[in-house]
Amino acid sequence: MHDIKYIRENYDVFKKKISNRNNTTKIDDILNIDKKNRKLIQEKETLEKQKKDISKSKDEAMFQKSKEISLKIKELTEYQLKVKKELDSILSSVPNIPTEDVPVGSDEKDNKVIETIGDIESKNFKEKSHYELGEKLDMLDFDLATKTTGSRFVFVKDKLALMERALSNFMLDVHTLENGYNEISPPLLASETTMFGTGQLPKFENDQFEIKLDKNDGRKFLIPTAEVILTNIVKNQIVKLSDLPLRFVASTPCFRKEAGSYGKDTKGMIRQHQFYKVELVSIVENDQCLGELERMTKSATKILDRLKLPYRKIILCTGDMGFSAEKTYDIEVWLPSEKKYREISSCSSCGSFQARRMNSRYKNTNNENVFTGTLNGSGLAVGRTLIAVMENYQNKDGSITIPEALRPYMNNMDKILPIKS
RNA sequence: GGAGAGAUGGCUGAGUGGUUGAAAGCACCGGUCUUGAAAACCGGCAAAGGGGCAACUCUUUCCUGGGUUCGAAUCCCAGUCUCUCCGCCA
Repeated sequence: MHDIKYIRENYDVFKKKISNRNNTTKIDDILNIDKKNRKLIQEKETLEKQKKDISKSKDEAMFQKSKEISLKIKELTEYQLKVKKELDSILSSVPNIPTEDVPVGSDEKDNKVIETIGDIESKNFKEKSHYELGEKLDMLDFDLATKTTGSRFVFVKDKLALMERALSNFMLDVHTLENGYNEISPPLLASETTMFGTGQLPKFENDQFEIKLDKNDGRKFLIPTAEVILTNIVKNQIVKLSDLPLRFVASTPCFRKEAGSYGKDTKGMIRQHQFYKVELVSIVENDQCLGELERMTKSATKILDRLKLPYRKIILCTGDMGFSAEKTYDIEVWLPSEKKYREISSCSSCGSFQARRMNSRYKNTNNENVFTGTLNGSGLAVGRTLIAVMENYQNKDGSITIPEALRPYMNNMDKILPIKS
């Protein structure tokens, strides 16, 4: 959510910067609506002052007049609220403004590679995809998921299930013990205001799974990422300056409808309705965001370094960034079967964009309440990391060598072999 | 599912119709004292929004929305949320 004052004073700059984003909200009327809103507020307040004066004077002769004023105020207020609502609905649907160093571009083709780490090993056999490997091992079962649930779900079985769990534990250990994050095991359902806070609502409702609790309770949604629930920890709160930065990590299932991507990545477990992800969230003073983004990205890449997986870091262009982000690095891991780098983490600074939606603030050294800075990043997507390990560590016979970093988490096994039948 | 209690500033917590935006305490900020710190003492300290270059000023806000009244934190109605007890349950 943007600060209307900023927009008022910097409209041309604002408009130009928003035009670089994939923005579908019309912003042309924004200044007029704002003006109208403020004019109505003034009129209303003038009347309110009159009424207040009468009440204070206790002059019975004026009591009738006061009643009349009340009616006028009521009318004006109704109209003003309608205008305000219109203004809010526009404001809450406009994406964040990119920072200066974000490359301008329209889609993923305009993202820029920043660095490439690790050597791509050329094997003397044709590498299989993770789903071929998994099905052959009888440890990834898509058909079974179709039977019990539907498409875009998967059963992970046996040693691969163990590996999935190991990855999650390994990542959590690195982030809590080495990177200074506090582990959280959060609710997997989020309320409507929580979803609004991080920007999933109102614009992206179609991507979310809504859950009906039997009371006529408020709306609830399955979290599409732990970012939602972790960031909202500071919702409606004035955080103590001495408590910042706050750093949280959680490993949770994530649920997405992926409405926009039917037909994309239909094979395998790249794009599922449900997947595990280890998520990092930082709440910082608002001038610390960009430094924290570097720190967070390093925390995420450290996992890939330890697993010895080849990856590259890219900066997303203005058109490809998420709604709430002001700057985003994607980390892409090498997948031999596709001969491509695929996204395995996305680390974003949101500046005070989410904090304004959540009303999350801290008192700065001048004792003023200011909005916090929020950041989120995957550290890492567990399902995709599993895929990356399988494909990069596969052997000719279809077995999978276990990365050394994971062995302590997998009973010191060094290889996954087909289940004996 | 049944019964009850509650929602007031960063926090704790007074306050049942007329300058109460709201006592008190804690926290925080400034000062006195001190070599320094602590303690003690003095002073300050809610937010959001509107107008103004500014000093400043106005409006709103005691969970939300209605209602009564010239006037509501305070009275009435509806709702939301939280907590406790019982039942059910991993």
